[in-house]
Amino acid sequence: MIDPTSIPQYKPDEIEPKWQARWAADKLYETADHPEKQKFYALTMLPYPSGDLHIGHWYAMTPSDARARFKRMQGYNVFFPIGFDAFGLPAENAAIKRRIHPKTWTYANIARMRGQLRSMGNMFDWNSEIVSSDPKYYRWTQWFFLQFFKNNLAYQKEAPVDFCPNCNTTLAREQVQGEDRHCERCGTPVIKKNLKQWLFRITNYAEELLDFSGIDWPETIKTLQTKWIGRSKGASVTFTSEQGDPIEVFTTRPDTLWGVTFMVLAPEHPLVDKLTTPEQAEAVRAYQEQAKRQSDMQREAADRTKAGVFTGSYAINPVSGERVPVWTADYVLMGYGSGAIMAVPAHDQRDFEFARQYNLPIRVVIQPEGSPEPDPAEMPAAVEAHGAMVHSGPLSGTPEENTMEAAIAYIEKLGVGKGAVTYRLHDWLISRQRYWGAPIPIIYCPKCGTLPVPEDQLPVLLPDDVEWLPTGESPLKLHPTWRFTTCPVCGGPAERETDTMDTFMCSSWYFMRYLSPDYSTYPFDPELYRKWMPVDTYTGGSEHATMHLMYVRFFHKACRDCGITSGREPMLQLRNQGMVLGEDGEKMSKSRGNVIAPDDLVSRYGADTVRSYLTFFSRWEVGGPWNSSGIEGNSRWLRRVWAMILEPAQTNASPETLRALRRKTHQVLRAITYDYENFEFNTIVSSLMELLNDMARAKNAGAWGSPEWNECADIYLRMLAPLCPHIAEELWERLGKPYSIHTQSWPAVDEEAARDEEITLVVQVNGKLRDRILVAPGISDADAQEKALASEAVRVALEGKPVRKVIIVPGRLVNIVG
RNA sequence: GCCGGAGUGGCGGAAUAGGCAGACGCGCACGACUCAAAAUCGUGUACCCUCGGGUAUGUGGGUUCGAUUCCCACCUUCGGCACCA
Repeated sequence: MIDPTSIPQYKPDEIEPKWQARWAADKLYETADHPEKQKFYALTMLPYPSGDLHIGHWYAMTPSDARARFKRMQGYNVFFPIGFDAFGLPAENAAIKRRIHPKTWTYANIARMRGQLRSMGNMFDWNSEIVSSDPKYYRWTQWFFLQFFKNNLAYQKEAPVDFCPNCNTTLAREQVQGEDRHCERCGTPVIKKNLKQWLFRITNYAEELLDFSGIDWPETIKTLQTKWIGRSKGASVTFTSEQGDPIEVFTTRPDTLWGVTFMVLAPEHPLVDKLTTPEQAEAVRAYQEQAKRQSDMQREAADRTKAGVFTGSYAINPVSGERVPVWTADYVLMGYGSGAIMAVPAHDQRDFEFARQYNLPIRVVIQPEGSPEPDPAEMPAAVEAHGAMVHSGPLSGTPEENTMEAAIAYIEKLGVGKGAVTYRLHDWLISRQRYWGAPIPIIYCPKCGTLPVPEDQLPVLLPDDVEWLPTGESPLKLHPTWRFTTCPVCGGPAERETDTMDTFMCSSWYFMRYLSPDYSTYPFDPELYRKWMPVDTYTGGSEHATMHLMYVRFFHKACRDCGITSGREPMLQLRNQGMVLGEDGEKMSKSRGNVIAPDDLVSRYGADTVRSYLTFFSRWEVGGPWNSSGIEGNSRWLRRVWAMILEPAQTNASPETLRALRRKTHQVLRAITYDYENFEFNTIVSSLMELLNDMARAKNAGAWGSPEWNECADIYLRMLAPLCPHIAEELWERLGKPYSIHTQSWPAVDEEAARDEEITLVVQVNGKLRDRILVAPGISDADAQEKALASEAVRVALEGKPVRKVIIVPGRLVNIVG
C-alpha cells in the first residue's frame, strides 16, 4: 500500500542512474541461454567513436532499443549488442592536427561514449561489445581478406582511381558522390590517380544483389541499390579495325546495328594510341591530355557540348561490312561496358549531338509504329523509341516485338557477338593509404611474388610509433622498419603491403563477431552463428544505402561462397530512421550553432523524457526539426504519469466508469502492440497520453484503487517500459510489483473487454455528414437503415426527395442517396 | 533530364482494407489556485458565416453513393543518379 502522506517527486536524475546501476549489477540485459525461447537478433548500426554521443545516435537507437525490449517482453530471447566502428580517418586527422595518437584519441572517445550510451538506459548486452580497432577484432578482418584472396574474390589492379586530396586516400566508387564527384567524408572533390589497388569482386554478385526476395527491406533502399547496380540488357558486338584489331562494344540496342555511322572510344581506351594515324596523332594526343585534365576538374554535365577527335582509322561493321570512322571522345566512359561504343546517331541522342557537331552521317534504321520514317536531314533529335527495323539488310521489316531477339540471334549466328548484360556497379576498392585501419595482410616477395600473410601470423599489427604527415602515402610506408619482413615461402627479404583496409570492411561482419567477441579460433563460434543468424531486425540510417548496406550483403554472400557462412542474406528486416534537424530546420552542425546536445537534455529532463520525445515528435523514418518547447510536453506527460499512479484518490466509481476504463485500457493495448511491431513509435506515445487522459477522468470519477484501475496501471507501466524504462521500473517497484518490469511478459488484449458497448454510426445523405446515431455494435443493416431514415436531420437534408439507394458499412456508416 | 519519397490547422503530426479529416502534443486564449509569478489543474482552439449552414488534406481533372487514401496531369520540396552506350 502507498502511504498517501509521502508522495515523492519525480526525479529522473536520481532514479535513472540508480536503475542503470542495478540493471548492470544484476546483468539484466546479458543474453542468457534460453533454449526454450525463440531467438531474436535486434541490431542497431554500430557508432563511430567521434567523441560525443550525438542526438542522432539517440534518435537511431531509442526505437531500436524499445522494440528489442518489446520483443523480449513478448517472450523472445533477445540479443541486442553494441560496439564501436573504431578505425577511420577522424582519429588520424586528430593525430595530425593535435598530435594525439589515433589510438589514444579513439579509446578515450570510446570510454566517454560508453558512459553516454549507458545514460540512455538501453538494454545493450555489453558483454558482447566489440571495438573494430582491437587487434583481436581486426585479426579476423584480415582473416576475411585472406579468405577472399584465396577464393579469387580479392585482386589487385592498377587503374585510375578516385583519390581524395584532403583525406589523402583513394575511395571506393560508392564513396564518391554528387555532380562534382566529392568525397563522401569531407566533401572535397576527388581527383583521378593511377594506382595499384586492392579490390573485391562485388560485381560477381551483381545479379544476386538485385534479388531482394525473402528480405523485408524498405522499398527506397531496394530501389537505390537496384539503380546503383544498374543492370543493362543488350548485346556485346565485336567490330574490327581495318588493321585487324577487335573492338568490342556493348549496346542496349542491337536492333540499330545497321544504323552505325561511326564508333567512339573513350580517351583512355587502350586501342586509341594504336589506331591513331600519324596525321591525327597530334590532335588525338592533345585531346587526351585535355580530357584527362577535364576529368580532374569540376565538370558541368548539363551544358557540356560533345567534343572528340577522329583517330584517322576505320572499323568494319560486322553485320553490314560497312566501313565507319573511329573517333575518340570523353562522352564515352572507360569505366562502363568496354569503353567503346557503336554510334547510332539516328537513335541515340548523345550520338546524334556528336554527329551534328562533326557532320557525321545519320542513318535511320528504326521506324516507330504510327509515325513516318524520320528524315535524317530534318530530324531535330534522335528517335529513341523502339519500332520496326528498316534499312537493316536481312532483318529489314522485323516488327517491333521481335527486333531485339532477332538482332541478337543474327549476330550470334554470324559469331560476331552475343546477348550480354552489363552493370554500372564497380568492384569495391578497399585500399586506403592511411594508418588507422586494418593492414592488408599481403607480403610482396621479389622472388615469390604477391603472397598472403600466413593465417597463423595474424594479426598483422599496426605499429604504434608512426609519424603522421599528410603525404598521400600510407604512413606505414614511411615507418623505418615496419614494412620489412621475410617471405613466408622462401624466407628471403620481402615487404608488407602498406595500405590499410576501407573501414566498411570492418563493419561488414561485426554482427557476427558480437556473437562471440573473444572466440579465438575462428571469427565467430559456428554454433552461435547457427543459433542467432540472420539478424532479425536491423536499424540505422538510409545514407548507407549503396555503401554499408550493400557491402554487408555482398560480404555475407562472398563468405557463403568461401564456406564460412550460410544463408543468402545477413539481415532479414531493415528499417531506417530519418534525421533530427536543428530547431532552424537545417542539418545540425557546429558551424551553424544549432546542435542539440543529448547530455544537456538528459540532465535537464531525464533520459526517459528525451527518449519519449524523440519517438513522439515525428514519424521515425522521416525525422524533422527539434523543438525545444515540444519536449516540455513529454516532460509534463511523464510527471503526470508519476502523479497519476502514485497519488491516491477516492475509490467509489460507478460500474460504467470502471467498464469504460477497462475498455479503453485494452483498446490502447491493442493499438500499441501493433505500433511496436510496426515501428510506429509516435502513435505509441500518443496512445499512452490518450489513455492517461482517460485515467485522469476515471480517477476524478472515483476509479482509483479499483481492480480495473489497478489492472490499467499495471498494463500502462508494461506498455511504457520499452520506451521509458526507468520511470516504468520505478513506478513498478513503488506499486510493490516484482523486480524487474523488464522481465515481465507483454500483456494480452482482452478482446471482450475492448469491445465497444455502443458505437457511433455516421449518417450521410449524398456523402455528406448529417447525423450521428448511437447503436449497438452488432446492429443489423436493416435496423441501421431504419434508424438512419428516422433521423430528423436526414429528413431535412433529403428535402422530400425519394431515397434511391442506401449504402451501409457495418459498424461505420449509413449513406442515403437521394 | 531520369528514378524514388513527401506536401493535412499558427507548428510537429494522426487517420491500420475507399467511410466522422485534424487523434496526441506544442503554441495560443480564458478560467481556477496564488499577494504575485512559475508550476499545476480545468475549458476552448481549421477557416468562413447572415448561426441555418458553407468551405477545407499542394493545384487541376477523373473514378466512386463517398477520396487525405485509387487513377491522370501539373506545382513545390527532399533524397538518389547524372553523357551508363
